[in-house]
Amino acid sequence: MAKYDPKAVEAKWRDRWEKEGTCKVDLDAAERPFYNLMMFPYPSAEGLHVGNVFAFVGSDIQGRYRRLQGYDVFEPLGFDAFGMHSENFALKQGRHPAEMVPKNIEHFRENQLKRIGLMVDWSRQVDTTVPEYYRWTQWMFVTLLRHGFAYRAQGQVNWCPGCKTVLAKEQVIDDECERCQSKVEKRDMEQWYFRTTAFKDELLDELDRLDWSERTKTAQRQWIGRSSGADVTFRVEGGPELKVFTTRPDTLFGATYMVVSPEHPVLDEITAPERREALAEYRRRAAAISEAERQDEKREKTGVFTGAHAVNPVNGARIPVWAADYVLMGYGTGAIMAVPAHDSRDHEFARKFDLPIIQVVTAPPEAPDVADEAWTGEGALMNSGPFDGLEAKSEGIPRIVEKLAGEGKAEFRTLYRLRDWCVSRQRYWGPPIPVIYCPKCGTVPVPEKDLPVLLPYIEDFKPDGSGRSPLRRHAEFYNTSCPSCGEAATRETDVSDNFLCSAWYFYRYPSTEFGDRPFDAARTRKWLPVDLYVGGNEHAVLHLLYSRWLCRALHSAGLLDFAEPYKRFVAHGIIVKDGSKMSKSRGNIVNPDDYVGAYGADAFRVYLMFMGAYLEGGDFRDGGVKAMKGFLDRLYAAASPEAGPLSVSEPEGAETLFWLNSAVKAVGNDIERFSYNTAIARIMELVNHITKHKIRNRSISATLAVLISPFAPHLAEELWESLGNSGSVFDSRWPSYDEEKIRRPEVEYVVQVNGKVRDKINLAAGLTPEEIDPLVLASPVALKWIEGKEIVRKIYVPDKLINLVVK
RNA sequence: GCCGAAGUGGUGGAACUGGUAGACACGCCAUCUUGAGGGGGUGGUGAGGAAACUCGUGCCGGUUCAAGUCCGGCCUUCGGCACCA
Repeated sequence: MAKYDPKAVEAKWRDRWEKEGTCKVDLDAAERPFYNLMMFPYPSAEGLHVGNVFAFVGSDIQGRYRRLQGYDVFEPLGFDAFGMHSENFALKQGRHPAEMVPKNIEHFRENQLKRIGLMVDWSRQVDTTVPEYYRWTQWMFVTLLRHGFAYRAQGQVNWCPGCKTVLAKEQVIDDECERCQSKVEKRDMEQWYFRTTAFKDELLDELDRLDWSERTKTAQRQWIGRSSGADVTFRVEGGPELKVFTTRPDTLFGATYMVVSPEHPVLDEITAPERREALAEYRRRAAAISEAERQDEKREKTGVFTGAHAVNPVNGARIPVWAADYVLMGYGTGAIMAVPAHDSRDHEFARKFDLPIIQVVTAPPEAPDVADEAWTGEGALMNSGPFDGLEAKSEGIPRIVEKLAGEGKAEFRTLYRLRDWCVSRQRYWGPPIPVIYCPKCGTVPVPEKDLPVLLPYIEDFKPDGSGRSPLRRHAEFYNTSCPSCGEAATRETDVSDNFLCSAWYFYRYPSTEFGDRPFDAARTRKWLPVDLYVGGNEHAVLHLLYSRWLCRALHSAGLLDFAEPYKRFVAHGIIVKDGSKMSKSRGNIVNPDDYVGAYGADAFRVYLMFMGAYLEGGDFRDGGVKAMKGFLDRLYAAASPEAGPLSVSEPEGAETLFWLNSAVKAVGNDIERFSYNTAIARIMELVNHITKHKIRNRSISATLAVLISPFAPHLAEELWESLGNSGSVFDSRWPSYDEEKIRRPEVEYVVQVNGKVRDKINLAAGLTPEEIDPLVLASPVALKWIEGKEIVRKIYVPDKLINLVVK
């Protein structure tokens, strides 16, 4: 049996593709451009992760399939190598990132990525750490600054004590640093921000029209977190006004007390003299506990009465004002009206401190009493004076807010969870923020002609936790002159978050040869937005949100003529090993090199895609790759002339034509819906059929070569060549199929009696119910079940099933 | 707590608009080939039952001639949000 030797075959085609530029596309001459983008990897020193391979191969299949459909496919790849990920690893290894990163990239590309058979045009590689690239990352910063999308501000930030830098809110996961898992602390510092909130509504609303995986859109929606409600102004007796934000202004009549965050300055003004001591003590305790502890929901509610009372604007009721740490200073107005009957947190607090509970929305009879549990569902207003009987949310909210608004005591307001993007990092390995501080001119962006601001090579790049970048310790970098007045000035020493590097990399790929602009206008018009973006959902609120925002900012600055960077985004699944997540501590890491080395890239690719549904991930089993190599051997032996002569006549025989045509149809459909595992199964069926019946036919072999080519490109090329073709299989076309051949002349009918399968009979296809009836009634098995009963109904499903309903 | 997604043989997983549950594979069993090992061929493989049949897609109920698929209620797992008012 003619087995193919993956080592030799794959090396041969790797070389030939490179020599003949098979994976290149003429960007200017392309007639049907298709930009097939995959998330570029971080080139870790540990090497390529099997999850990377899974992601890339799934994307590569789309690229190769589109090409076979006649598109001019551009499939670039690069490296995201700036940032803390690289720097932290270098620190751990006692190496310098400037020395380590290029080596990692080299190894990644030459020994790993190029071995897995991606249709990547490596002449357009992007590396975020080289000056030719980060010059334009800095240009982005300056451009954003010029257009009012970047600003510097003092405020509360997330500080990672492990990485010794501030982080964006998006990089804090459950109060931990996403990089090093240290508990993040709150600090008050001056930092650079990007105005992501400038496009909060557009970023949210446009999601409804984007062709993206639903789970990615859901994550972004929740992150932006729009909630509509109203500000309502209460008056403190003998004191100032106190504004609260509420999403339930319909429940105003049920407000029985107010709560102010312990940090709220109004407390200094309103707290009764005899209560000051208790308040101070409470504030001390609140400050002492961590944010995480404070937000732990299971924690019992605490609070202290201020001695002050406020007046409910809707009915003049006099209600006490409390200070409690379940109200956060950072959201809304830092103060709330408490409606214990209809909010579970207020309810818990009211129960603890014995505050009144007044029901103002009707609850269904089976609901628990509001004395025991808050009712947060729908209902009609009650105990609400003139508003009684209105449907609470839909009618009560507008009516009550409008009435108060007339008196200047309320206004509709929408709040968002999204915060501006904190982009400065007190670290070394990143693009320096291109800003100069001049005592005379103030904050001056580095002029475009002076870019890039080169990251100097320094030996002591270790972060020191001072709140300043290590670059600050280097006078020759720090001291400079002002670009506008020429006087002595100093540089910003923080570097940008590396998510800025990755927010624009896909504009660069089609324009890598242009040294004088970040992206060429004509190229960009032709190739962007990206046609298909495949990647992991872990970037839903990081990279994917930042890059959407940057696109909008550049669009509003007139630099792009589109506002969304990706026409389609598909989130792939996650691979696990033997049912659990791969991790070093479990010792179940899969090293792609081992499998590629032993069985070849094609077998590894096909197995990864066969393991499970691409959009859901799969479970990696050790024996799988070997078994897949066996399948590829069988396919090659069945299809290649090396194993014996092939007939050159047209394929014949209804069964063979059926399997052939249905495979062509199904594989195409399955690739389009990312159902790679079933696509491969369909190819297996075809191979099983021709192997079993010893059918050897050149035309079928050619079809097989094309069908398997997106999955196993090297094998496909070898097979294609052995069939006497000269060019690449990827310059051929996806085969067509004949629907007629898929229709079978005789079909198996299921005979059901009362919905249970009782018999199966073979009948000619396309029979009418009248023709079927006598044939069904000739079935002895069916007769047995009908005997002595009356047929009350007959259901026919053409060419499939007949169900006899008997009594 | 809220919002997504998912629960199917020994295992990974199929099943498009309700219409033969378990495609395709792994594993296992039998058998042939081989001196053995490896490899390969053929057949079998959801459970119970001698069989006829019965049961079977997380659990309970419903709609329907017919439910893995639709509806209501629960349980579990994963992911997102979270004292966000």
